[in-house]
Parts: sequence; structure tokens; C-alpha cells
Amino acid sequence: MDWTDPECPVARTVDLVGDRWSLLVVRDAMDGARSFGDFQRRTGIARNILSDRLRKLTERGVLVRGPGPTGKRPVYELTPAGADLFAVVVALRQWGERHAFADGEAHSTLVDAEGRPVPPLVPVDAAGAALPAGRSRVVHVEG
Amino acid sequence: MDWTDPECPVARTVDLVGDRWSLLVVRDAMDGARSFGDFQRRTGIARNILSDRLRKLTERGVLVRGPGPTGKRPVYELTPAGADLFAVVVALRQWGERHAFADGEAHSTLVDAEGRPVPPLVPVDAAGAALPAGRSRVVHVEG
DNA sequence: CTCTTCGGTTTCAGATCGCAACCATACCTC
DNA sequence: GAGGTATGGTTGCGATCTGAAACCGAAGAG
Repeated sequence: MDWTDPECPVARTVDLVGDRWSLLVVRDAMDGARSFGDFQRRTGIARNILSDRLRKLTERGVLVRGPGPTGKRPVYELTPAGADLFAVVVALRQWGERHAFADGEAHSTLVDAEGRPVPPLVPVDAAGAALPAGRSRVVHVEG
Repeated sequence: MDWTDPECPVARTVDLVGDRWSLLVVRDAMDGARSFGDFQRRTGIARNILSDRLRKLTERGVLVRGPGPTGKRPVYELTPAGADLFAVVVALRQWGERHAFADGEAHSTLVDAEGRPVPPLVPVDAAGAALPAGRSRVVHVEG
């Protein structure tokens, strides 16, 4: 892999999962999808592309491909790194809910185990206060 | 625009900003980029693609194109919706720092106004407790 | 043993991308 | 204000990526 911008973690993440389908595959994996067919039906993705994405996500450590319950028929599951994309998916979901739907338009939303809406994910500073982009900055960390 | 998955906010967000370059443009806008040349130099993106992305991000309400200080020479700035992508960019950045770099590899990181590292963005439930993907679920909201 | 489902791979046309060249308008210097 | 340079794009073109559909072998199901 050669990175778009080798020192920027945002760019590396986009290189790894930032295409049109990968994050939707991860979303569905978080929602219980396991088999090739699960992913294909839920996303509507073309089979060849799905095949390619499952392979790449596996190579990249986001998914693991294991033998299914019957030994054959593989299942794909999130690795710890894949499960850690939860914050990314939640951030995308919440932004979409706020800015990509007209008022009153049907959509899905995320709730906790008791069915209560998940509160907005807000970046905070080291003291715990809300952190707008303007009060943060990017610094270099030597290797 | 026709949506990949009209009811899913994750999918809509990916449709709007989920290509290879848009989020890097947004990242750079958050870091002070304003002019066409700023974005081109920082991202290294091809000019025609940058031109297209700036136009689409503007159409989609993420950027506004204003006249520059001298009247001519346009500048691109984040709209409130664009600035609200901060949580998404932070989530991508933090995942990348955790999973896309070898130990000791040089990278950039985000710090607050006092130079302290920004703590990890963690989804929480309605009570404020850390929420793993497995204890959340997606529910439908009628229009 | 046949029928259907599942998990892919192959093929091919069309869309997208990146590079390089080109162009018009600022802006800067004298 | 003339000449040179930087800026903000657009155009052309070959290379890459994508999606729809067809195809294929292996696994269940009856």
C-alpha cells in the first residue's frame, strides 16, 4: 500500500476504508451481517465488488474470514480493529441524521440497549470541554 | 442525487463526502486551507478532480464559495454543516492513529488549545456509559 | 439424484481518475 | 502600462475502477 499522505492518520484511514462501500460493509457487520449473501442483500453492492472489498478489508485487518459453523461457507467478522470503527460509523450516522435528511423524512437511528437515542459524539479537550475545530490543531509526532 | 440506501444516515453521509478526496479537503479546510491552491498543494489531488470536489462540496452545503479579500480570487470555507464534520474527521484520525501506524512511526496528531492530546471519541449510551456496537441497535424512525 | 442456494469469478461496457497541457484572469515589477 | 509570473480553473486522453449479468463449482434440501 502506498499512502495518499503518509503522516496523516485521517488520510491513512480513508485509504483503508474510505471508499464507497467499505464502511457500509462495516456498518452491516456491526448490525449482524456475517455471510457473503448477508452483505450482498443489505448493501445491494455488485458481487464482484463485494468480493473485492471483503478480501481487502480482511487483508487490512478490519475483518477476519473464518470457516462457518458447518466448516465450509465462510463467515466474515469484525476484528478488534474493525469493531473500533464504531466511533467512525456513529459519527457518520449522526452527521447524516443532522444534515442529510429533510425534516420529517424517514430514516434509521441508533439507540442504546434500553432503546434510548445515543447522544451526539462530541470531541472534547483534555479537560473535558467541548472542542470546536478552531480550538484544536494538528501537531507532528516524530517516529 | 439518488441515495445508495435512502433511509440510512451512514449511507447518505458516505454518498455526500465518502469518496477518496472530499474528507481530506474538509480536513484541510479545518486546518486553515482556503484557496484552490491551498487545497491542491496540501492534498496533492489532481486539479480537475479538486475542481469537481470543491464544486460538489459547495453544492452539497459543506463548503461555501465566497469572493476572496480582494474581491476576485474565490475562497472556500466550511459551512456550519461542514464544520460539523469535525467529529467525523476526529474519529477517522483517532482510528488511524490506533490502527494504521506501526509503533514509533512518525505521524500527526490532534491537540487542544493548550497542546494537550485530544482524548478518544467514545460513543456513550443515554446514561453516559461507554457504548460498544453490540449494545446498540438501529431502529426505524417514521417520516 | 435432482433442485436450489451460496459463494464467488469472469466478462465487458461505461464511469471515474490522474496527468499533462492549455487558457484566461489577476497581480507584481518596473 | 508592458512583461512576467502565479492563480484558478478547463480540456483531452489513456489508465483504472465500477457495476450488471452471465457463468461456475460446491453445499444443502427433498
